[in-house]
Amino acid sequence: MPELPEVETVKRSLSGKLIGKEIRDLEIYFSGNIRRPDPLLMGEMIRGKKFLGIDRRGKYLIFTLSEDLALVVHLRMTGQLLYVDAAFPKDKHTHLVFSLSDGMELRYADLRKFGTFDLIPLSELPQLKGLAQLGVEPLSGDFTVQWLDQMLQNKNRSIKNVLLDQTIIAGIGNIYADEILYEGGIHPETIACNLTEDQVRQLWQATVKLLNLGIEHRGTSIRNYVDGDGRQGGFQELLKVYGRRGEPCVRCGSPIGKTMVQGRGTYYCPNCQPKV
DNA sequence: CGATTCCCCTGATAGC
DNA sequence: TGCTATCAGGGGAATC
Repeated sequence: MPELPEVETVKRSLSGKLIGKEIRDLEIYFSGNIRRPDPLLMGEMIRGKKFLGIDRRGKYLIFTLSEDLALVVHLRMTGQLLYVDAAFPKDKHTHLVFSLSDGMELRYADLRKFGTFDLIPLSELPQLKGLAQLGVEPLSGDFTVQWLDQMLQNKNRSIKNVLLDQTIIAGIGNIYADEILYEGGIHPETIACNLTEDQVRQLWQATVKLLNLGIEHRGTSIRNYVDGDGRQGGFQELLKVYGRRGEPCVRCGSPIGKTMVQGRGTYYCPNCQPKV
């Protein structure tokens, strides 16, 4: 599922192709992903607009368009944005097709239909629900050991829960959370405020390392994730715990365990990530 | 404050 | 063969 490294990869794969292009038309095959405006008005509103820029914030993609518009996209579980030739056969789950001035198409496909589109005035961007509540960008200078330590002090819930909370740190999902905690040698159910100073430093390092590594490998294609060119990522080859229940830990050989945290399947090594 | 449950949705898989 | 149950989960809302 697209988390920060995957969304960043989509952004990078699309930016060179979309910027400067004009949207000539929009075809809607399924409108359920469009939150704003009314899907009936979306085509009219977006036609003739030009892509000026693409940014990522947490797991959101923000397309800046001409005439002070912003298109905010969240891929959720299975959303895909593809830049393809108009002649390329359409996937069964293609819901939106933006025809571009270069004869290509930007297509949105989403097997589970959870993704969201918001086309809004640029001025409303800072108030957009979800986006506005996002916490710190973990790959920015704001994400420091000091900040992390301070933030965790009053968190009386599991550390995995905190990592998944988008209003605290933006962009970490289930896969990277498990990999980060494994890398840091921290049990996912450890109460956040009980982490030692040493563990906080480990956690901070692991977070930065794993997210960067994920981007380097162009994301994790564990289900249907692909980038804007339809290319799969490579990070799934490097996962050490996620999806590996029962397999030997690469560090110590103990079988990887699985439990539930916050309703999410949670993988960890019971030996390398001891419960405190 | 935090934990839990439900909901949105479809496909893969297991059990009968 | 084909049916049904279960699981996967990001995020928001409702409930305890």
